[in-house]
Amino acid sequence: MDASESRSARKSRTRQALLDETLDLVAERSFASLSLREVAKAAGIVPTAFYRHFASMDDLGVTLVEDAMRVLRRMLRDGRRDLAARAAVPTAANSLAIVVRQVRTNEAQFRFLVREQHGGVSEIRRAIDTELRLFVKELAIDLSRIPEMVRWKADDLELAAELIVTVMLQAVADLLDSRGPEDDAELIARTERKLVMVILGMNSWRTEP
Amino acid sequence: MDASESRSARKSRTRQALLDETLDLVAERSFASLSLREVAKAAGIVPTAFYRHFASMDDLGVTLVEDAMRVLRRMLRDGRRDLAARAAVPTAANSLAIVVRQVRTNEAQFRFLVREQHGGVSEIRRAIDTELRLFVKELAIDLSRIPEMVRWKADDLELAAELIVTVMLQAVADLLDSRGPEDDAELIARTERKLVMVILGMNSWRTEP
DNA sequence: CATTTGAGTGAACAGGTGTGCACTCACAGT
DNA sequence: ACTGTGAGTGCACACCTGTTCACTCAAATG
Repeated sequence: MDASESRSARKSRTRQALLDETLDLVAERSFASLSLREVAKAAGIVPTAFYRHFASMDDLGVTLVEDAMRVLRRMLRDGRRDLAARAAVPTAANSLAIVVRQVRTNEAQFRFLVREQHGGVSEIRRAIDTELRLFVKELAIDLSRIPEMVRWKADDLELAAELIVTVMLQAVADLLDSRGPEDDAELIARTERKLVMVILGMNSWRTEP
Repeated sequence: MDASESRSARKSRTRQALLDETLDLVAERSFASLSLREVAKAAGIVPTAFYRHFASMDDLGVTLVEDAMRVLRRMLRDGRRDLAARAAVPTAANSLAIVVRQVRTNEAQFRFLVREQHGGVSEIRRAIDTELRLFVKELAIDLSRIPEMVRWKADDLELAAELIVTVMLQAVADLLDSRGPEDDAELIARTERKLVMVILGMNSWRTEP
């Protein structure tokens, strides 16, 4: 074996291998259908060595959620750079573009999130749900900075944010099983139009009981 | 054994038992994690007898999708009785009420649909996707009958239908892991407001390239 | 009444599963 | 240089998996 690596470096390397290989496997089947032996073999270690890194498959799953959510949050931070934007529509289109790019460079992670959002293990589901709610709240704050909706009530802002996140999430899911780039292009165009529709609705929204 | 049943009646009864027990099991875990032996035992038959009814678990899964979708379509047909409705908003609220009622009386089926829409087996995913697309098309036709949007282009109608279905689906998913009726009430209220937002957007939608 | 049909049985198979245990042996700390 | 640590090994266990095969035996068909 290669002795040019420190012990702890080697450890975190196989740990990462376990996570990566699991993501790869989850691309085609659900997390719940994976076996410990399977991911261990994929990572190039013997089944029992798995326990040196995770207490169980569920434990590994939760770690996977946390990692994926870190990506999601970084994405949101990137999107917030366009905070100075004036009009809502171009901002939305821009945000969608960012989402698309992030999905494409982190396919496995997003696929995992979409897969496990409603499926399988309840602990994982709860973790995703919590993070998503946080995501909505942050988007609501961003929306409040857009001149057109600066006087909206907080509750209405959150509602709009939920709506937008729902549309975006649907787009992510669709993106993940699109075949070919012309499929992508149409999907993006449709999503943009949907967002415009939503924004139009937001514009003519008059706060009434 | 009870001889008061015809042979084919008994057969379809155990077939239904297989489907029902599978739905019960799927309430807590994903379909992919179920084993043939497990559902066979739950249905009270020996594993090999399973094959008298389904060629495989995937086959059973697809049947489950079809059944659940029949429920969904019946729901749509019920909703279509209000086709004579004039304004879009009350119609939407009414439709939502119907959806809520259907979800409550067919929890297991809807839970299955939500779970497997993005999860697990690709054949099942495809089946759900196909049926959902059909659902959107029918809703688009319904929308075209609303006076306010009678002159819309088909493509725009479908877009609006997609948007509405997405919002409704999200509501179904939320409804399925809500705890308590006051949770439900708030959720329904929020969804209604979201639908109003979407409809407002549809109203001020001017068909431009 | 005699015969065919077919839902359900039970044993057997080859293989996969999680986990316990005793082990190696290269590295890290003294 | 001596020793302890700990990532990774290999074997073993008891159990669960899908599928095969030859079978029963009551209902349906003639």
